[in-house]
Amino acid sequence: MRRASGLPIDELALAVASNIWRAAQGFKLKMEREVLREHNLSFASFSTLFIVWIWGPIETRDIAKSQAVSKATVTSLLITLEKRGLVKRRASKVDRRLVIVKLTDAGRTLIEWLFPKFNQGESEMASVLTASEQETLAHLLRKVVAGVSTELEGVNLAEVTA
Amino acid sequence: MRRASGLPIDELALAVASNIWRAAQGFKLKMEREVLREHNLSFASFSTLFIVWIWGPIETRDIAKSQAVSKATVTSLLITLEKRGLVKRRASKVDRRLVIVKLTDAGRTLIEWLFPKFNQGESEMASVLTASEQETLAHLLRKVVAGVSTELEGVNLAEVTA
DNA sequence: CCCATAACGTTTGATCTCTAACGATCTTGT
DNA sequence: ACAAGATCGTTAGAGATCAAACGTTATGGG
Repeated sequence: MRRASGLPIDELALAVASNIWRAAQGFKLKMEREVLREHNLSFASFSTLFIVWIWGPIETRDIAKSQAVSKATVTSLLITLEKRGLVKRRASKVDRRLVIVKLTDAGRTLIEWLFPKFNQGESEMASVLTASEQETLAHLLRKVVAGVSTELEGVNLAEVTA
Repeated sequence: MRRASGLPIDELALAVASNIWRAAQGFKLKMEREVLREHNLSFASFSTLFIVWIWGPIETRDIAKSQAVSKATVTSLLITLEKRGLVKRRASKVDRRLVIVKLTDAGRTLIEWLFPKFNQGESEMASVLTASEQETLAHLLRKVVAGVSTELEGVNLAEVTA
């Protein structure tokens, strides 16, 4: 590590970043293995299904924004979910560029069955911390998220400097 | 959200989990756009290069463990990196099942150039928190990581219950 | 010595993910 | 009214990712 040129390294920031990444990967793997695998569902598919469940009929672009992924990714996920009969898409009548996404009955049944188990997994992960520590962690992470959240396909203000 | 059956939902754990995920995705995107893109390097490729840099000649399986990804993923990443002349692989002579990975000169030059810029990005991300908050965040995340870390391809002890 | 078992890295096939380019549709300035 | 520009979802192409199956190489028990 200290081969890293003569420049001073922000080791604390490095620790923060790498632990955020490790925690996220560990969480994803835990959920895919303990909850999602038996239903042949990926983490991304589950997340999409969850969003459509919570936000009712929703446009593709809003799914993308809420998940911070590209519209192309959402299209791909929706194709997969639609093939499995969990969601359905239809063109909006007021603006024919838009695609409206809804759950099918099968999709609703699945997410209602799955979500409590998923939340149980989240609960297990968090249970290594006290409630107070969990509050603190969520609070600190929210600040980090606010800092790194950029519009995925919009122009980043920092780039207009040139 | 509260359509979620009658069962009690652990909303605090949900907040912790979703903010971990959001922070990780935001961090990855920030780094890919602000640091890695101009060198045509993905986050995963950079991480692999970094590991090989820090840990000197290293076996494929140890790269996989240190990154918490499957061996198959590492193989794929190494093929990409080798095509670009950044790493080289050779079979071990003491155990011919093993593959030893080293940086090429080009790989070393690149990572030594890139890492300070990467760390600068990490530093920016963390700068929304005080040093003390960063310590706290890293500490709490380490506890979470310890809880969710499972051997990627080993038998999970929790599964041997049956 | 063997044969069974285990461990390694790779391949295969599927899904997820991105950027870039595209066609269709809507909005706006003149 | 209409051309120019913006926005929408999709497609194309490349890479990342996993589980499962495989071939190769070590290791251990009889």
